[in-house]
Amino acid sequence: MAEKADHEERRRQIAEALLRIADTEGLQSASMRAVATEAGVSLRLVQYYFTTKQGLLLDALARLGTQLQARMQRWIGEARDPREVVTAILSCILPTDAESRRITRTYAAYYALVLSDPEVLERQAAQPPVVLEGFLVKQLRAAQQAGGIAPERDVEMAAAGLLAMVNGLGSSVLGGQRTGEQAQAVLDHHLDGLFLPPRGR
Amino acid sequence: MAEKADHEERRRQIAEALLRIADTEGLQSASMRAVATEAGVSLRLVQYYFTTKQGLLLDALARLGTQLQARMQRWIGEARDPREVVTAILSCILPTDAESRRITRTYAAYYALVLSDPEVLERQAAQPPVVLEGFLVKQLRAAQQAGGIAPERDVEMAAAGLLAMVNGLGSSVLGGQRTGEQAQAVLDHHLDGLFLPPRGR
DNA sequence: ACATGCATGATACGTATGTACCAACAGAGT
DNA sequence: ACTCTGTTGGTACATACGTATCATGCATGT
Repeated sequence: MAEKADHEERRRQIAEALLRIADTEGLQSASMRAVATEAGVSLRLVQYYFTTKQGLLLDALARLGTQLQARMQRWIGEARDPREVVTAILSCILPTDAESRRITRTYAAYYALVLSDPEVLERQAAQPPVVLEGFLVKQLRAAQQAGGIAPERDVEMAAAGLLAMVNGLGSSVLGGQRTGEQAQAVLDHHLDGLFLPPRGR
Repeated sequence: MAEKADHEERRRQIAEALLRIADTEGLQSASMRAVATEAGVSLRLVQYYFTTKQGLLLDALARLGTQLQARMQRWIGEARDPREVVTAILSCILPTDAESRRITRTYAAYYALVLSDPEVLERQAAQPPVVLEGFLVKQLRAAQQAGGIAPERDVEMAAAGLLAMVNGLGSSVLGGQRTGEQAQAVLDHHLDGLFLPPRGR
């Protein structure tokens, strides 16, 4: 059979074209034709690899989730102690560099879609943003048992609050109310309040 | 001249029809015709009162801001001490009752639009969500001077963090990860950490 | 060498949308 | 009483979109 082009590679190329448009102009500008042009292929090709638009949107969203996950693991990999792991988890979501700005903006573009389309909402249930909280709780608990966090602290509440805060800080950066550095400062300030100072002994 | 119908009332009627659609089906479903049908008027009327769609969108967004402001003042009015004022400011944004769910969802529907359209973003600069932070800082400072918050606390950082947290909590409720009550519990927990316990003397 | 089937291209179709245009009506000022 | 201006209705138009259809090429298995 004729396997001229790598299927998965093509799909990636097209899906990333959509993500690029969603990032820069929003999802409402991401028509099939616009995606095709952005990807440098014909409209028919987009249709061929993704029969329907919803399929393309969902596939691209899944890829975005993978990208975020990869970034997070990269950041976590550089952490040396539990506190740095927690800081990495939270900071890597903040739009402070080009990659995180792109990811955050693109997620924001999907936000309205996810809210209005129940089906997309379901498929999103297993995505990083949702699973993340449990993971963060585990890390906080580890830090607590290592003595980095006061034992009476409720780490589940802390995790929920921090994650929501990071989410909200990201929105404010995207909205132009704050710079990424300012958002980072706010986050660091709250992490200072959560973690105990290292024992000077 | 022929002033048969109250202009402002008509505009309100149409704008609120748009907000209703934005709430329930998202802004992408809010076509001029859909708004007209929802408002029970003809398409021509919508065009007459709002020449362009952008005008309608902007007007409705401004009204939404006014509604949120009114709700907040109502909530603040019931507060009896500085802590209750702060709690009111933050809690009234959380999607815990029908009205706040509606407002939050509708704002969420506008979110993508605001991000992708720089012009809308500018006009939003003087809106409640932006002005709010300064107001919250003032309230926190007042509470601090009244002895309700430890003097060494950085209230600006606290205000930024809390507002972002409430924003993020709202998103998680809308996304179905949490109930409104759970979000409220997370907020209350963090306010407990910020405010000093009342002096039992 | 050739037929098979995947891959790609060009184009058509039906629909929905924002906006514009033309017509009709009603009350107020004179 | 009449006109004039603000108001409302119906409808048309150009465009953009998602999807479907028809057609062509090209590599590969035999």
